[in-house]
Amino acid sequence: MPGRRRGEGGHFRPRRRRGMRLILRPALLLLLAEGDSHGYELMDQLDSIGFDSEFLDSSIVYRDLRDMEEMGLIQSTWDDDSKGPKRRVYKIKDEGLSRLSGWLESLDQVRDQIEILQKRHQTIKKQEEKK
Amino acid sequence: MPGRRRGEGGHFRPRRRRGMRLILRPALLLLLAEGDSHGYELMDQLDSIGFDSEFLDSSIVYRDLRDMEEMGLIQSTWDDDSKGPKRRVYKIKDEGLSRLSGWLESLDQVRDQIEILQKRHQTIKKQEEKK
DNA sequence: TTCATCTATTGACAAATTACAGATAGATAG
DNA sequence: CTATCTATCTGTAATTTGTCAATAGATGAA
Repeated sequence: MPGRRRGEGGHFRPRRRRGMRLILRPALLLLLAEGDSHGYELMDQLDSIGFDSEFLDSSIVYRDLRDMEEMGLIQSTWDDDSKGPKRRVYKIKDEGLSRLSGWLESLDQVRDQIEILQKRHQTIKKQEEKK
Repeated sequence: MPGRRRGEGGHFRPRRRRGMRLILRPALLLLLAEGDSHGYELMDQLDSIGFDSEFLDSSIVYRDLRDMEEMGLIQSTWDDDSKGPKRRVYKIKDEGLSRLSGWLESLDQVRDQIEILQKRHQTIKKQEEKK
């Protein structure tokens, strides 16, 4: 079974969606909290969190990983035993775990805000129907 | 009752939070769908959607409003009858209403993603407790 | 009167983020 | 020996965002 085609190799250009970055870092951290992994694999694992990798450039994932390493949230080692080119395997640190909790808390507020918007939107639409 | 102090006038600098912009435009559109308003008033109305105006610079709100007007989603007129300096009052257009629906649909996906993250985070924490 | 404060909007600029387009390179199947 | 897949990294342009400050009418107090 061949892997799905990614944007960078194909001959068509999928439009990237903006605004997904808000949850990308928390998502990567969560995946690493579930188990060690490397960039390329994380790209695939991301669609279990609702990311369409068709719309996600790999350079963004790699850059976020390196950024988070610089922040001291995760740590990488090279894995040369595996077949194919060697991988930079990331492991989450304690600082990463607590940061993840923090990020998820603020995402909780975001979720609340979205719910408020949706409820009030429903109210407006009902009022429109009455007319 | 004096109005709350905003960031720009005070002698302390509140840290702005990143990432709130994802919902700012939808929030403004919703408020305008509920009724005509102007920038300064919208700043206040925003905290009914969970925005802390302490952390929100007014220039961002004004800029988003002008952007959305340029997109053809809303329309402004000057109101000079009111006391104080004249206001630019915004009214939502039909294009704005349909765009609002679209934005809320994609925010629905964001909400789902956040929920996935939170559930899986709970699972991890429970597993940690067992050990 | 003059000063401070509140209302209200706008503009310029720096800083940060994001998208996009490669470059590099090992491995494998045909 | 080449096409494809795995895997990572870099440069840069475009866009977005944050910050700061200017402008200006109105109001109330000293």
